[in-house]
Amino acid sequence: MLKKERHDFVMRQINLHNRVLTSDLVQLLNVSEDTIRRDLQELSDDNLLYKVHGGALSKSYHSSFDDSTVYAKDAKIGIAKKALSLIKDGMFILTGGGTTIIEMVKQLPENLQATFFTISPLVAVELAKYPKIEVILIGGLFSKNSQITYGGQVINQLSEINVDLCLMGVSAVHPTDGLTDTDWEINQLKKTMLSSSKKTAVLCISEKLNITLRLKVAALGQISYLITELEPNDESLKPYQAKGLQIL
Amino acid sequence: MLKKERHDFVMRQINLHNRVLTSDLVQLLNVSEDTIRRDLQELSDDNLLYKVHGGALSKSYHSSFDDSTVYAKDAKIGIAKKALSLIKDGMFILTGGGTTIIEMVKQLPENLQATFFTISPLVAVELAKYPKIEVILIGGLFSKNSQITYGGQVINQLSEINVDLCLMGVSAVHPTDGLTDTDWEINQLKKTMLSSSKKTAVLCISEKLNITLRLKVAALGQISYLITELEPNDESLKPYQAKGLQIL
DNA sequence: CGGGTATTTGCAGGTTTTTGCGATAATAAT
DNA sequence: ATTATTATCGCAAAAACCTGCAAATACCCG
Repeated sequence: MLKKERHDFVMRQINLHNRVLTSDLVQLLNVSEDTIRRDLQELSDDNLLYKVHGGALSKSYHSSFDDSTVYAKDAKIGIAKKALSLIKDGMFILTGGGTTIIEMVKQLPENLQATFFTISPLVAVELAKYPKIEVILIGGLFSKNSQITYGGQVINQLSEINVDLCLMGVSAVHPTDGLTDTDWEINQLKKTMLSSSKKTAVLCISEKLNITLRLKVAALGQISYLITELEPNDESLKPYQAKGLQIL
Repeated sequence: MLKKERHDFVMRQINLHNRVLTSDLVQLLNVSEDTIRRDLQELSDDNLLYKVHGGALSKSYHSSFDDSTVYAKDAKIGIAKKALSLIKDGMFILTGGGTTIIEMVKQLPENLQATFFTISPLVAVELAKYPKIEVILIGGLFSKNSQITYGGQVINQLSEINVDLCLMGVSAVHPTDGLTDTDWEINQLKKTMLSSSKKTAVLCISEKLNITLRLKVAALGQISYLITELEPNDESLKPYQAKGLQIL
């Protein structure tokens, strides 16, 4: 591989992941550490990246990350990290949209080999950054509010698949009322997602606990895992644990 | 072998593989390294390729989708502005992916009322910002390279629609060979897109003119508009105009 | 046709670039 | 404080490059 090609590769990685590890590059590009270090040094000299111990960071990383407006971002990152433990090589996974899911995708292990179905274009774009992940984007009407596809066509396609795990965010969870939501279409969608997967993990920040909305999505018995930013032994999670949910 | 033949050979290799090694060329063309180097030097002087230590790279090959590093961004914005004139209220429009299309979407009139079908998640997300535009994202396998959906499912869905206008980028255009490409799947996709729309506009920067690749996508007669960053009366566009294409 | 000119090509040589290795220093982790 | 990881430096071999030169070929024009 030509030096310029390596440089391009590194810059692509940096632009995609905002970071890059020396050790990863050694593996991916099949050259010695010294070569990678010299590459990073040169790119750094050209002001294209920010070299640090262990690898390099994107120049724009800090600015673009700091002024992010994601609500309760830290909590969501915590949730995301817990969700990772459910994901193993070779799995077929279905995901919804939402910032929590996107945070999770950003933290997947670099070499995860898996097949993802998703109704979120943003999730698809993030997933596409992983070399060994196959991505299938379920198409249909595109919702401006939730930035996911929905409608009959999506439901049709979802009903044809059967995956190991479904990861979804929710609007409300309640110990006896289960999952509830306010939008009819999204509701139908989530029902279908549930029935298309062997196990389901619900990702939600604690403020959505113990709330009931108008439309019923599913009973707690239909889901397997509940992932919040709280400690698993937190008092407010006890009622859910009693219902048989596994708390992460 | 004549020098011009070698040059053509090199350029074909470059267009095909986006790269070429000096050592490979020595073997393939049976000439000395010096000759190859001189060839590459001359082609580089003519701005046809990008010479590097060990070989040469394609000029246009920058597959990064990061906003800040879009290749030839100004030209693409110019193309985008011209394409706008084809779009009217109430239309049903099908778009492909690519940075040029995204630039165009960013410049749509704020209150445009239209229905867009697209195979590009990034285009869908951009389109969703317009209140009066309805967006249908065609789903299927997601291509990491081109950031679009493709494959049988996409083709099936495309074959069910019939829109007023199709906007697509291309890899190569030639006055007699028409549109050509290198990837089989993308090829099938583009053919289907063409047959799903009454009129088709091809968006391409001028350096893709007069190039022929391996796989035929369509004859010039199948498309309606050709949009480049050049003035419509530019000399290099004459052959296309002669074929009946409307130049913007 | 023939002599002069220009182009092309390969070679010899010396120069530069690239790369990996070993030894040593710096930095993070425990 | 000790250990493990990561960086740095100098070096040497290999590869790629450049320059000038000369032979071969093609070209031009009287």
